[in-house]
Amino acid sequence: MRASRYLIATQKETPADAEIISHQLMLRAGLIRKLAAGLYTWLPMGLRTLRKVERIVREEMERSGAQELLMPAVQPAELWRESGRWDEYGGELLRMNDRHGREFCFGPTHEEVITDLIRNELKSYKQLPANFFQIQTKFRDERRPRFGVMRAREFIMKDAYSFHISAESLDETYQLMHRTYCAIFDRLGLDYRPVQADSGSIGGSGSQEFHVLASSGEDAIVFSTSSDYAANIEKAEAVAPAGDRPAPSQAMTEVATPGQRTIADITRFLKGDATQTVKTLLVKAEAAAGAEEGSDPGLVALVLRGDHTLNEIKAENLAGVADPLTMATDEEIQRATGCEPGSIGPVNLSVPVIVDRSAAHLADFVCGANKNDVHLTGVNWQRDLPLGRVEDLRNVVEGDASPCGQGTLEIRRGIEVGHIFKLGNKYSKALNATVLDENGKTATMDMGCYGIGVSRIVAASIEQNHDDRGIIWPDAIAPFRVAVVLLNGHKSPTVAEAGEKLYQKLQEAGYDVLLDDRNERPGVKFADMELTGIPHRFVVSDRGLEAGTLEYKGRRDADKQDVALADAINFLKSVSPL
RNA sequence: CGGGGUAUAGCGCAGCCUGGUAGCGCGCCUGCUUUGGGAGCAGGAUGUCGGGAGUUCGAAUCUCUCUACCCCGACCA
Repeated sequence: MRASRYLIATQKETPADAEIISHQLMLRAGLIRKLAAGLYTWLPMGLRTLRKVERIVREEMERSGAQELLMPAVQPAELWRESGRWDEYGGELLRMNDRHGREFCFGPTHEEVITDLIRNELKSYKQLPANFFQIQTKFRDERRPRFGVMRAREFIMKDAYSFHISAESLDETYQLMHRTYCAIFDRLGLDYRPVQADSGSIGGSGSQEFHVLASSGEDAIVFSTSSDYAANIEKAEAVAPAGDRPAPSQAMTEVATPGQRTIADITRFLKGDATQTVKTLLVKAEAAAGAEEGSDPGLVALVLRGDHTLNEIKAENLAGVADPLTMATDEEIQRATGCEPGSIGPVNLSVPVIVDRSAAHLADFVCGANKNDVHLTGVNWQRDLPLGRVEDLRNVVEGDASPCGQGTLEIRRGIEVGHIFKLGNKYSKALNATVLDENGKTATMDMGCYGIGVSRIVAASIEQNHDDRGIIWPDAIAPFRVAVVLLNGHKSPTVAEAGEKLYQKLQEAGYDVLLDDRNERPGVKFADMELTGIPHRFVVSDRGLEAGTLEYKGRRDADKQDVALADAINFLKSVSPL
């Protein structure tokens, strides 16, 4: 490609609305342009990288035996009604009507469509297992699109769906996909970790996310210091403190705490430690089975140690707690406890109480007295109040014991770029996707699904590979592998000719080459090649040609080096093998 | 969806408080010079000042309203 005929849409200044480095650099390097919130055009330079990511994903999926197909982005409402998700999915599902008023949605995912296809196409267990994938545009009407293509509303996803006659077969393919994802992210040159993920209301025995480690990541990832345990913080189990609960040593005492409402207030006021306090959160209870529509299911109290935070995923997964988690309003709290939030405590509380494992381990703790501006000190479980249901309710914190039994936990940030999931029969059952088994009996298939955020990977890679001059692409996904920069090419026929020859020969050798033949000053060209992240650069100049050399510099190199003109191809092959 | 903010040339911004018909830097176009790290000089083009309504002799500026976008909190590739 000749730079003089190519859209190099670089910008000197950082657009005001870009928050994180990858978003800023994608705009500055001319990879993307925004059309509207969460909607982006991929410019030629950006699209080249996106296509290279796609190609790697496609190659590895095919190597695993999966078959590529392509499903429509627009899907009929009836299918979504059949699975029950038309009503469940919520505002993220972009819905629309055609000219006849028929309802459709723009697909955020394709379980319904693939299951509908497969129930018609596959009839026998002999055709299983089978795995189908596509690389396609998805639409999710995000509440808050952010960070450019990192959290866009329209984005490119590789989604795959596997079908099985047994749980064992599903397990095999699930493990195969795990290995395939590792191969993909290895080839992409990403620093990533597979982590255990919440399997949520869908259930099933396995769900793992693949996270690219980056400080700008929106997810918190938990690691053990001395094993390979890793989990999304949503999922990471907070284990009970070791040993028995200490014996009571204080009498339970009421103290006046005027105006002291938060844990921080109380700790300061009583000159105590937040770890010796307890906070009580009131949330909506789960509607009982068969309860009248619209009847008030009441509240549940969640008790946590003062310095801990509630893990909402864990809480809403508990029986008896409303899903999604809903905090009680001030009026409901007033009605249930007779006091305002800030003075609630578990002693003599009229609603069911669920206690976190760490809170259950406390002795002589401080809590609200269910009277405004009054707290209790020296409170002890069993002696002063019953210790009923104990559950894991909190987010783990750095330094907690690892649930794997080895080491302690540390927390880092991650960008979710992949997710593999054992679906079981949720969709196959709802859509009646069956085959005949070896006994000639109808069997509902088991399913797995496996996603990769292709467009998100482009941004994630930049988060991990950049410096103050711009992007540093790994060879595998660089828009161009090598740049040939001509100095004064328009004035010096020698330079123009030598550059042209090198350009041809590099292409014949199989490299993606950008020939910078623009009539620009050297500084402009160098800055553009660095900003756009091209990993290898040759400079052709009169000065070098007189000595029979080119100058080479790798994007990460500190220094340039001279390479004999005749050796250029072999030299490049040695630093960047094809 | 709740809270906060912004909207002026392709990009980054000033002007608004105190009303008088729009400016700076970068970019873009022309010419000359320059050519190893985002050039210099000279000339030039580009704005329904987000939309609508109102106040006023007069609105980018004041008022109301709508819209879009951004940031902070509950969801996901």
